[in-house]
Amino acid sequence: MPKLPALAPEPAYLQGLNPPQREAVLTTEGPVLMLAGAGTGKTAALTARLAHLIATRKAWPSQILAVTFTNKAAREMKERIARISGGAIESMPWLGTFHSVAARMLRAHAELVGLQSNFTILDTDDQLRLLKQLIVASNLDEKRWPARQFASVIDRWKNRGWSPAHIDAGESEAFANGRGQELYAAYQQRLITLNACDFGDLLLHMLTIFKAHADVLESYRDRFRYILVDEYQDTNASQYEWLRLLAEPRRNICCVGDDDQSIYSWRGAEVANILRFEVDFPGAAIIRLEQNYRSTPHILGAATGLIAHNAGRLGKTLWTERNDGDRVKVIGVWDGPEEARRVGEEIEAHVRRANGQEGGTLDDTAILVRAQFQTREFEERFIAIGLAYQIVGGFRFYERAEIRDALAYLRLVAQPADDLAFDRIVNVPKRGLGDKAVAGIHQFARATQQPLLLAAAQMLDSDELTPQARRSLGRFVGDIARWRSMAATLSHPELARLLLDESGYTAVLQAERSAEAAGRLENLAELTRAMEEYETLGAFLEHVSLVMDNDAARGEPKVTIMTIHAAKGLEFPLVFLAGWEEGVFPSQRALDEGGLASLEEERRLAYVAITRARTRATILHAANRRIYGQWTSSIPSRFVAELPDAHIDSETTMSGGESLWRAQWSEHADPFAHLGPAQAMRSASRGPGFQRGVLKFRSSLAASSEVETRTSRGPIEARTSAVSLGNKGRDDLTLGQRVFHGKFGYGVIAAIEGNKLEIEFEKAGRKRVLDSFVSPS
DNA sequence: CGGGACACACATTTT
DNA sequence: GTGTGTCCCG
Repeated sequence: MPKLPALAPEPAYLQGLNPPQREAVLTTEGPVLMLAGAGTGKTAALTARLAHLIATRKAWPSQILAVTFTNKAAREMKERIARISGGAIESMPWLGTFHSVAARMLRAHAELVGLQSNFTILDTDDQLRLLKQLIVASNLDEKRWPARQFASVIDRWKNRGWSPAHIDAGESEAFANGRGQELYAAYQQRLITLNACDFGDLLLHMLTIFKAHADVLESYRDRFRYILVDEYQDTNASQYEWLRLLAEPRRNICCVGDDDQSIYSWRGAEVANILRFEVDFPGAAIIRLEQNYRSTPHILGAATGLIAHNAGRLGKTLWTERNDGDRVKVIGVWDGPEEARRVGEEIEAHVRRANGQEGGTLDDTAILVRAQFQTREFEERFIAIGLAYQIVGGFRFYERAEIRDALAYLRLVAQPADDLAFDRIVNVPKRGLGDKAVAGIHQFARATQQPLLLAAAQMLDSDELTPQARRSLGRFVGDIARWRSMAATLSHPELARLLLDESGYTAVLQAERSAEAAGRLENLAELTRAMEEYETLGAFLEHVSLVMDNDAARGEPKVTIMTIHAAKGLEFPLVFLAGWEEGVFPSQRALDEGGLASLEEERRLAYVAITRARTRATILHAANRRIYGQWTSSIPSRFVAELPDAHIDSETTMSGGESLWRAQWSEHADPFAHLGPAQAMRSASRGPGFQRGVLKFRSSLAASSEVETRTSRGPIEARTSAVSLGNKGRDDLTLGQRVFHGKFGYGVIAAIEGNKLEIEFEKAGRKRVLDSFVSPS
């Protein structure tokens, strides 16, 4: 059959695209900057572009690098591309978040920065504990120099692409009176010994490698014919540098972004990256997507009117062909509980309405809040009225204590050098290994420069620990060794189940018999179920450290409650925007610090929030709210006053109405009038409280020491594994030498066996001790 | 020595 | 309200 190009139907992926979208798809060569407003079909254009590149054989799927910020976005793009290509494109190996792509690269070249390819990716919790250890070890007051603060300093440095060598004296002042650089270097060193890295390292290490190893960079440049970047306004300096390095020399890089949706500057994102695109990539094609397909004119009008109060925008004019829908509703209520009650009623009404018509369910609705603590009020109310809900973000599945404990077991089995995992679970469930015993293991490990688990194994043959500590430590070490050997034959979900069982972890929870414990058991079951989807334990652990979201909880329809940050990129027919009060939104912190820039970021956040709505948006503000357990009154957010009258309907359940505060704000109607926090009308209160909403689990499990593990256990394996790893004895000790031991005092060496000594102590009698605990006297 | 009970400061947004 | 640190008891 002869091909007749003129008659060939337009490829499916171009159908339904408007002219600028087509341009974005078809302009394949050279740099492209796509300015895409909210709801303008950016993802459709992006996926079509991918499909086009592949369909026209310009590149194989494996030759395209496509990076997004969130896993949600990556997942969506994967799904859409599978759909659009009718399943022809099964996988795009290099489509993912910056972090997952960088992790994948780093695993291939880990040795170039001193890591092994099975390195662990630390989560925030591990990172903080590690930093704290370092701070304490440096004789700093951990109260005065909190690990949290140092973590954010390091994060900032890494976001800029600065390794310890880049930190000058001035920057070093950022922590601990100028010791920042020194501590940063120590932290990096420690990470290497742990065979671990943090989030920022994934990119930073790759930058280091790209700069020091031209051949590696060259191979990636060669591979990636085309590069796509989503949410470009959120890139930080190090991501930007990474992209620039990879984009040369072809410069087939297409960046999609919206300066009005830049809400991550606190995480190092630099909107300036958008503005300087044309400078760094001269001749770039600039394509604007301005037709909005998502929202009604009123919703769009409200959002556009609000964001117009920001200065320094690239400027876009969103428009829509729709002409339906209600105005944005603004509801003033008396207090937080009423806000929750009111939202609940509106949702119930929506469901009732929807029952008659087509579609509408709880899944249509979302409640967006500024900060996690706001979710609590809604939770309480929804539990009371029996409305199904889910809280996204905030409490991530993988951050729950029992999940982290289980993962620590798995990590330790997978990687015996994972000291942080060891620390976490050595006494969980309680097995009588308290601070003293753990401190002893640490000391020995440090002295002999080996991982805690191996150090612990060697200590079993010494008199360093009390007999019962030694017994339970032996059991623990033996268990780990045994599980490690079983890992070869068992599937990893089976391994996980076995390990939770034999460690006594499940038994402790079962014995507790509380609703909370039952929930944890369920979470653990869910964990092992989730593991089934991964080929290897390593793949699963990678998923956990990078993806961290729990999409297993689908099923019956429910309202979604989440932060605005988490809602970015999503859309819902019905959206409730709660807590639009000064001090909550904009947040007190933004008002106190950061001046105009952070106020504008809050406003962009408000813009993102409104533009999530397809058909109906409802904004709420309460006159009173309980914050830190204290009732405080507040005035509506300035953002409410900034919404154009023509697009909103106001309603208040309070007497006096809104006229009063609206008049107050009107003097600030000029977008440039409210410079600086001084004029900000504050509520009489401090800022909002920030406790995290739901179920915070304590990692300590109920004491039930009578719970016994019923396993055939053997410290034998442990001993073997320790010995097999080899250990050089000290050469400064000889038979008959007089030595000093911290615990037993003075004595004479009676026998030497590897690193174990038998010493006849003057006071304590004959003991077997480890050589690292004695010094020549 | 280990663990439980109390007092205390503290607290956005996240890959 | 929550996680952390310290004190005291078994």
